[in-house]
Amino acid sequence: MPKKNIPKLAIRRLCIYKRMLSRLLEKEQETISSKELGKLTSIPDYQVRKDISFIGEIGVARKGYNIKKLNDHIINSLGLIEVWNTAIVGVGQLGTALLNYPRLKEMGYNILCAFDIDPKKIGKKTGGITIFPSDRITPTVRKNQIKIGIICVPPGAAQTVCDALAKGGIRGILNFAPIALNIPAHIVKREIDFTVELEFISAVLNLMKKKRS
Amino acid sequence: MPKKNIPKLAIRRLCIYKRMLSRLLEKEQETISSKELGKLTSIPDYQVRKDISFIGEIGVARKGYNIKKLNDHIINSLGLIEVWNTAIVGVGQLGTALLNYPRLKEMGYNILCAFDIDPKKIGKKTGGITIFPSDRITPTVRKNQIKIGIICVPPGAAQTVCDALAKGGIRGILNFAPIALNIPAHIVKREIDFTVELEFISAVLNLMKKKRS
DNA sequence: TTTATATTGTGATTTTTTTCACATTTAAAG
DNA sequence: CTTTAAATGTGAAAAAAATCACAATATAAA
Repeated sequence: MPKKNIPKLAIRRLCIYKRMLSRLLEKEQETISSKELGKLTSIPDYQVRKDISFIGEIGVARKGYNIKKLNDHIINSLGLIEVWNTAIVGVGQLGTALLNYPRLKEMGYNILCAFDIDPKKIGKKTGGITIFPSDRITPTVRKNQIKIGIICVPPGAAQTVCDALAKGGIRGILNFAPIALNIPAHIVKREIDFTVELEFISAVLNLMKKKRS
Repeated sequence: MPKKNIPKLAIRRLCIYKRMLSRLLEKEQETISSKELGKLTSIPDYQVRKDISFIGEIGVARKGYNIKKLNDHIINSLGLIEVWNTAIVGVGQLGTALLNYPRLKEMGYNILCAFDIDPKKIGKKTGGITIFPSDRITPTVRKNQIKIGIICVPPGAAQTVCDALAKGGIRGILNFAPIALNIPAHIVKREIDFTVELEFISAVLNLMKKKRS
């Protein structure tokens, strides 16, 4: 179990180390140093070591970290073995893609149901999952003990479905709608909007240019 | 022009304020306080004010910020009017969706070409854009003065196409491949991997549970 | 067995970011 | 015109995060 409170940013980086480590598992290499792992993840070596130190001593001086052991250790420490009942809200292009993405199940996200507002979609199956009407979100989430909701609806509908998920007792929300969600603090939220990231890139490029000139 | 160096995190939040402001433009409301804007973006009011202060004084005591004026001011200060020649690498499900997403052009991302390794796709058009072979990335990027590259290839190919983009003189990269890219520091990079975000949510939920018990 | 050295783990330091608190401003009311 | 109070903008304080530097350690070579 983790020593003390792990900083949020360290948790996120640990997930990134794990992503690389599971790729390395397929190679013959057995151990990796913080320097190498840092190179592969664009994170400085001391940061890698410090992050890993939050979940305990696992490295070997002069050799580095055993790849399999470190991978397992991150999975265990962060509880990534757990299986989560998951729902997808909004079966448009993105929602459909997610319903057909088999790796989600492999990663422990057990998609139990999907929701959409379009009567033509309701009752149909996508990726083996039945689509329910959006106004049934709260009872369905509660009944099926759904813990994680993935929001793929247009921005105008996002807050409403978010509230419905919250009322049903959801624990975590991954939001793809391009709008910030108002949410009780006990629900863990993550928002992904590639247009914000693109604009961030543009802004940084522009400010770099201005500074030079 | 901005007073001094704007912190990266403030830039990102300014993009998020702008996203909300442009939605508010369609409403009749004329001004907004830092408190209201903070509520809408889940960011504390003092943080909103401090972020805005990096791009100058624009608010009016007792009234707040004029929505249109603040929106324009963020756009100007961060240089978000600029048009960027853009390329999409990897015309799979995601790449295809992006090529058919008209808002990209509206936002100033002028997609000039796409690349794929699959001979069956090369020469075809998707969303009006011709698909070139991946081994032509470097010269095509250079010739067309492409500044931003969006990587949508599988993880095994991502570093190779990233290197090719860098060699062609790319300035910014948005990476959807689930792998960290090694990249010269002068190139602005952003990585989006929803599986990392899902695992982050799981990890935080687990650590919350552990702490309570 | 001893030595040399690569590598970890971590306290201490520095830097960055967030948070606070309040003086200042200004619109609106009286 | 004066008063009131809502809201900004910001310097200062606090908190968090990143960075550094090095003692401790353990492998491999001599």
